[in-house]
Amino acid sequence: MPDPEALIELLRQSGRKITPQRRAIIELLAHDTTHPTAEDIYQRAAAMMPDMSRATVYNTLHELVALGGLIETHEFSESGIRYDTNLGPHHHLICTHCHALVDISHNFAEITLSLREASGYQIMRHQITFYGLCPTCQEREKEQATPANT
Amino acid sequence: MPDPEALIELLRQSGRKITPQRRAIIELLAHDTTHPTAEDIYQRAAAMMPDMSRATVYNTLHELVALGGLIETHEFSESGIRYDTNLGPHHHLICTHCHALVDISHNFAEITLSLREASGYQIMRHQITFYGLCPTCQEREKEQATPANT
DNA sequence: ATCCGTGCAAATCCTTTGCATGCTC
DNA sequence: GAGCATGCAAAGGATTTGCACGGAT
Repeated sequence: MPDPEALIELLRQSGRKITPQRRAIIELLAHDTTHPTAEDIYQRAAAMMPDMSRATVYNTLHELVALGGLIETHEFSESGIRYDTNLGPHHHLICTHCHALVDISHNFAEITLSLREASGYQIMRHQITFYGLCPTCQEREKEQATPANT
Repeated sequence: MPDPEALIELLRQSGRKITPQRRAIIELLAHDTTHPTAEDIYQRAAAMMPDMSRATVYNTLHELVALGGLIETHEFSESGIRYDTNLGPHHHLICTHCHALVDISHNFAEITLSLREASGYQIMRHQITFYGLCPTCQEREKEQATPANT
């Protein structure tokens, strides 16, 4: 949950104009930790600014990504690319059922590849994705659990 | 690079029919470690079987995924979902420039989350993605590197 | 006043679906 | 011979693009 002002400032410093639409989108992003898709953001923005357009949402998201103020993640992008406002190095925990996504900020320092394993790549960073069932989906599964001997 | 026969057998055992199209697709998959997209596979399959249809490729890929003979990965899916025939637990090393993808089979056993970090999730597995520049793209970057004092 | 950003709509890309024919079992 | 799989074409969802108007600087 970064400061919305930081993102505004990022746009301003790159010479872009600060429009009400951009403010609204940034405001939404800053208060969202669910890693929403472009469509999610559009829906919520359109609720406050009825003639918000998808093109504007996509434009703004792309600009923020280009400026490094926002990260795209393709993980479990079954309903499109998801956006992450957590810029620091962190990991993800995803529910394999409902695709809820939680940030993990644990630093696993010991993760490195040998030269051979890196096969010539110059490695910049790594990210771990944990897959599991979220509490809600665990409940759901328990209810549906039918004994083997039906 | 699994045995194509294993995948054929998987289809057979699940009561599916073994058609020339499916054989061709499986053959391609078995000899590919580049994690191709559905379109990649379609292109190559169509080269050998001119009236191969995309629907057949998508069908076959989905069946193999459902049967556990193939894994879908959404990482860097800028050009669509990529398919992975490496079924064992493994990690990925991706070139951030050209999106080449290499499998890493190092086992980082020590990676676990505390109960609190897991925030109620029942964790099943994890996968690490390393981001870096592949040797080819390192070269390309070196060539383009213009001294600051131009 | 200038020019960028917006909204709209059409276009594009990837993937899915419906249906009649053909091939595997 | 029965039924699933195929190929085709059209539909669908997400994202991109072109263009004229309007607003931020």
